[in-house]
Amino acid sequence: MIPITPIRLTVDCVVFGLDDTDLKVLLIRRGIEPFLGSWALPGGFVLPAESVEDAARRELEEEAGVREVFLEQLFTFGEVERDPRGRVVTVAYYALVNLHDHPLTAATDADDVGWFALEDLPALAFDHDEILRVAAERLRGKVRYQPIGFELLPEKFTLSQLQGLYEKVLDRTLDKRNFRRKVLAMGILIDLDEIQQDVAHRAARLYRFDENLYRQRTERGFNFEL
Amino acid sequence: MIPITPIRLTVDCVVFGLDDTDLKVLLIRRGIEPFLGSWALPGGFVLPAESVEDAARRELEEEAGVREVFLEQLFTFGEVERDPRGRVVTVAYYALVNLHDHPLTAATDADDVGWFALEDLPALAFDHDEILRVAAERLRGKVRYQPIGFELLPEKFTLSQLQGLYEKVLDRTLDKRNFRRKVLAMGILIDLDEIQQDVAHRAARLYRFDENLYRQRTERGFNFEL
DNA sequence: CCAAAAGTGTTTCACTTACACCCATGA
DNA sequence: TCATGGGTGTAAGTGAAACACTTTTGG
Repeated sequence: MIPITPIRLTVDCVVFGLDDTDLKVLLIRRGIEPFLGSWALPGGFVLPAESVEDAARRELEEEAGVREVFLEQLFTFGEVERDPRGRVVTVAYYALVNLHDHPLTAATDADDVGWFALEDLPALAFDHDEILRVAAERLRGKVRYQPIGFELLPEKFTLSQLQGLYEKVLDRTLDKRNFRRKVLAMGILIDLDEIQQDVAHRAARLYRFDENLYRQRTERGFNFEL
Repeated sequence: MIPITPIRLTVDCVVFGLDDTDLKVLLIRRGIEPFLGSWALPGGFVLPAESVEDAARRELEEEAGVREVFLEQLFTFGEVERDPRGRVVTVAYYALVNLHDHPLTAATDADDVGWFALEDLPALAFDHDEILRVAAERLRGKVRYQPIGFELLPEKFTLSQLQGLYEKVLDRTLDKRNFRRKVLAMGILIDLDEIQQDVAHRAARLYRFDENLYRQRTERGFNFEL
């Protein structure tokens, strides 16, 4: 006795990227009704034969050309009147990419995909503004106690870039010396003995986040926190 | 062009309760196939006209007699092969109740509902052991930085009860003097100037968590943490 | 030589931790 | 009077925060 539930299931993805000045989010311009022409989060219906997370990865690649990125479930939006087409429940995900690997800064096709600063967003389709708000909140909360911020940086980064990331996400300034001391004391970064190239000032050392070091430290009771 | 997705949507609830000795979880014995006779989390299909959270509350009341409790979305389980009946996606919730208000410690009907210590669980239907594992992890993580633990206690409680709650959830002992100093310093408890009744030793003072105080402190930059 | 960002130590203060005894009550 | 949990203070150590100048490099 299984009730026939005409509830349809979709996924939406909030893709965060970081450039030199801002935390940004990837939006696509809708090519179909409803909300044709509006900016929206990439997403779509879950197919019967794929897991919900696979659906999110598929849509991310199809609609935004983004693949193999950090992706985590955000929240499921299950209110009744979310979609003019009928009852739709949406499992939202958020992704973190670095804008240098995904430099679609202007767009891919015509005007179809774009990065927007969080403080300067266009009107969005459906309840995507709400989804985005929840995602930004999650990112701000989680970045402090899980080492996910590195996903927003290139593999090799300077401590200033890392600090800038935290300042942008948390929206406050941090003390340079305290920040560097604390991060290095964690023992989860590897000093690559390389320096930045092509900068018009003293070149900074490059570091890389080491997943194995992080796991080792964590098993011994270490807790990431910034 | 909406694809017909024969994906069915359910909710499951992990209800945590605390008694004098253990952190417990509420299970029901299934009365229908599949897994007839197995213990399982309360839950069921989402109806077209209700929100997903409303469905969780409805199932909680119908199947477990639990109402008006703390309820929060946990995670959506969207793998393909979760249910022998076909493609089912489940939005899981977790609830916190205090066992004195909900003293179905043995059962309600016959043998239908029961509280089980987390360390002594029966085999569960579907992937409910996985859902429960995720829920316990979430509770352990969240109880430290959000004042949700109070939901597991009666409205009036002693500091020892509060400490016991944290010791059970976090599974470690805490120093009595340090715990009391820290909790009281937060300024979110109200000393009721009452004492415990009917105890065979010195009666302890009773306190109550004050939501308004908590909000005020939080707005001024206070962060709950234990 | 100037601009721009990199890099570096010390002091102060608050918070955490460890620790042991007397008190009040009911049985 | 005894058993049981309630209630209390201090000292030492650790970590956070505040703070300014010199170095390196390219233009």
